Amino acid sequence: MLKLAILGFLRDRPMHGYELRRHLAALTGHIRPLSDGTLYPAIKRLEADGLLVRETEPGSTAAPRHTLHLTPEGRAALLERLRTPEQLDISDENRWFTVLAFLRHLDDPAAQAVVLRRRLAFLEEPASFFHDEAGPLDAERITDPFRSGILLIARATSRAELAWLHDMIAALETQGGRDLTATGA
Amino acid sequence: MLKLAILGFLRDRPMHGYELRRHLAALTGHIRPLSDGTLYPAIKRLEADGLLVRETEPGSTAAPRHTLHLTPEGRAALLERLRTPEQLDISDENRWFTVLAFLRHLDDPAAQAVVLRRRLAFLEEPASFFHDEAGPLDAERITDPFRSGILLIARATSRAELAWLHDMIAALETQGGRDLTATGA
DNA sequence: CGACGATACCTCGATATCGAGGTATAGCGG
DNA sequence: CCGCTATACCTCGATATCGAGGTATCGTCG
Repeated sequence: MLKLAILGFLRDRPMHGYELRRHLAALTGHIRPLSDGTLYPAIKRLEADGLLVRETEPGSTAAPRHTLHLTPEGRAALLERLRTPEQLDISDENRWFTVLAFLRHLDDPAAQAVVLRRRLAFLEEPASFFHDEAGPLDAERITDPFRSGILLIARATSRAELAWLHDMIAALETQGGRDLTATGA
Repeated sequence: MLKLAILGFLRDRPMHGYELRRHLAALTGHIRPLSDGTLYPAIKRLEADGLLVRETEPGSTAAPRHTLHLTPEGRAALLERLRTPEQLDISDENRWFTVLAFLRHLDDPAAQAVVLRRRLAFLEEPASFFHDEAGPLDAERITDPFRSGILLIARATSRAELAWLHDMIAALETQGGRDLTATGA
């Protein structure tokens, strides 16, 4: 997920690690803060895999300041990841939001619609949040107010997302990606 | 989070690993599947910390079948974790739901309200999902339809959860925890 | 009675992340 | 010019998780 976010941000424009760090913090930092010890090794992994290169600019500001650029392989890896996300990217909301945040880079409305349809399919399958010996518990049989709260919140999210997904998929498939800003508002 | 969930389920009643696995799968498995290689080492860690003991029942069914029981230390650890969750348990929705799923074990409405208030405070602080060079971007300035979708969904969740939290906290603080099942429905 | 699936448990290597520490420089206020 | 903060990068040990593999038993269907 970190890998996806790094590739996604660098697709917009080259930047150095510290700037990347600020962008990542703005994306998911309030939910899950990111430490240096996670970011810099991740950058090194991507560099070792040939997905990005660093260009040292000595005279700019303080420290050596390596500006990070995506390679063609890096751009290809981003597109591939966006086109065929793993199941965890679909089911886990944090990861899914990261996919969504960069899905515009997948410059093909049909391919974007395919990804949204996968999320749609996941949300539409009956999710069993709790169960006892008799099997899954639906909301009505749950007496614990905290657990019924979970279901209440999960359903509200689900409703909002399903509505948005339906609109968005329709726009992508019929209009070919034009006039999209109006659908979500 | 796994630790919390294991302690929470064993608080209800003793069970063996495989049963625990099914309960965990029902709780968060559709979002994030749990592998054996995660569960059994986690059980061993809890056993090593003295939070649970296993009692081998040889004659029951197939394999040795260790029934897991919480120790008094385990019950204390669960209560402590529920009473003072770490910040990640508050901010990350997956973790927060796990806290909620077992918060009833914290058998004190005032303490439960304190935990809910922490989540309330987190949701009420202005979350900046994206930003550019000029600073955080509010929803109106975002042109990417996928990103505005993220904000749309996040706001719907937030609204539903805020409403529920306000009701629930009020019920816990004024009624002392009685008549709670009516508030969330 | 033999194959098969479900139950039940376990190990181990690879990987990702965390958190705490460190090293610099630039710029600014006092 | 001293201290402070922000910028910018890095290492390293500890830990948690994943995934793929293994072992054994029980019940049942044919």
